[in-house]
Amino acid sequence: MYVSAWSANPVSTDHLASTLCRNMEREVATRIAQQGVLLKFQPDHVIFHEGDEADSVYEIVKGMVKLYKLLPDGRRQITGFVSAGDLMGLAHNESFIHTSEAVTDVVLFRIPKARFERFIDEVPGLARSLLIAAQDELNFAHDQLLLLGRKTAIERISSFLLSMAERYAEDVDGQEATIHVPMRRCDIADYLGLTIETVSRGLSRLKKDGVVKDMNGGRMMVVNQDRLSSLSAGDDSVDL
Amino acid sequence: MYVSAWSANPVSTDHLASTLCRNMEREVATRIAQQGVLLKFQPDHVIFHEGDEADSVYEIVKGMVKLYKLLPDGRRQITGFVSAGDLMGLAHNESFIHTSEAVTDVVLFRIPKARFERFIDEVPGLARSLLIAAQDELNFAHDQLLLLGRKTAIERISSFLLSMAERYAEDVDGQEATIHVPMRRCDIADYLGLTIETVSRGLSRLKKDGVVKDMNGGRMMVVNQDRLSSLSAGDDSVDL
DNA sequence: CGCATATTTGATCTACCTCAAATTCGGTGG
DNA sequence: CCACCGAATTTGAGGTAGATCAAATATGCG
Repeated sequence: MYVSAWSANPVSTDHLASTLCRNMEREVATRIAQQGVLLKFQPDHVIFHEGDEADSVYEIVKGMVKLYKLLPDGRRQITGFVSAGDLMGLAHNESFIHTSEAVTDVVLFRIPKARFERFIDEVPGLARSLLIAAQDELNFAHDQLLLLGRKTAIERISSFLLSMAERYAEDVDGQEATIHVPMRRCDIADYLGLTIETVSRGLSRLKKDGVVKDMNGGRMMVVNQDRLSSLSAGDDSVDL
Repeated sequence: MYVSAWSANPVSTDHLASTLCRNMEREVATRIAQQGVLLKFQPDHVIFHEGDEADSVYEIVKGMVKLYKLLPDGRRQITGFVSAGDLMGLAHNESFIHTSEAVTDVVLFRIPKARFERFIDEVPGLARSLLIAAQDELNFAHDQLLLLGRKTAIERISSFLLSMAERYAEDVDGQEATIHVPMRRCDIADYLGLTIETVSRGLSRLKKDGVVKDMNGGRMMVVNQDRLSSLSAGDDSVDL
């Protein structure tokens, strides 16, 4: 079905139903698709390293990818999780400013940056769409600044679950929503500026208080959204 | 010289020598300038509130502005300081997601968002320029996520001084640079996710260790950049 | 079923916060 | 030019949220 990693076969355009291409004619989408390749990665595999030459742009077709930055002593900050329809590597830097690693099994569409940039100039409205996408990302990053700078551990964990519910809810029924949380505690911790122990304690607390429930298959949960929402803004509180 | 706040007189285009307009023909810059007005604000005056209808785009002409978000109980996170050439309010949201407040005396250029968006569609390359600017902002925000999520107090303060030196150095001489730090401790603290006391202790420590010097006029400093750089990445350390 | 890895739970420690008081700074008027 | 005042900053002392260290489960895979 999918071309294996780093092969160069032409691919279908099915995956281009993303934010990026929403307003794009099928003909253009096809042209873009013909310039790139599909790649597959397994969990924990590095897609690119901070500092690598940034000569490609990637679109996530399937699965989830984490982006992170490291300090010299190994402290890590995950700056975001991206999934189907999101782009990586578009910034005009010479080299990547993040490391990118697969969280789940992942399929990516990769295109040389120079070619993609040509499309930006040629396709009417593409630059504008990318601008809107970048502004949305910026808004999200600013919310995360508030979270990291000023929220308590339980507020961060609640905010995280809430945003996962907004982005990845599989089944919503009023207050309840079944969500998929494919990343490890360690990733959640490095995303929220906490330790795995604090994340674990926070989640245990939320379970005990009936705000979330751990579903069978290890990676599914049920949520009481209103409570989560007030916890995430500090309007409500529980002790760890 | 400058038109006072909220008057609607046509203005000169002198201030449009910004990032935004770098690649723009003078004729276009003039057309844009004719669609907006100049405004003046004094320190601590609010330019717009989070939640206000976002019907204008602003360009900073002179001075410094802070952007912040609040939690319901008053905790504050400053997401950025902007200055000459920077834009505010461009995101396509219905309402502002930040509050904006003058740090110094400020002159702004204000233009109705609808008009500015028309220029984005009409002026070739403008969307692209704005995209690059947004991506730069995003990179900066991601660095700030690392700072807030994983850096210690002294690393945050060193990083802050270093970035001020990079952006606002008035006089650079090898390791030394005179910089202008117009914001209060309270603003620095809310930008770095610390308290004013911790910021003050950190700065005192850096002074005692000869990394920075407090210059006469309250708001100027001299810096040892290499030391600051290694402190900011955690390669080096001092106690508070 | 058993091992390797992830998660949870417990006990203690510490970087930074909070509360409080002393000092410095910037502006104002004599 | 200098004394005064309110606000900002600095400094000190003690408390605490979350980190760290350590051990006990749980989970998933061969």
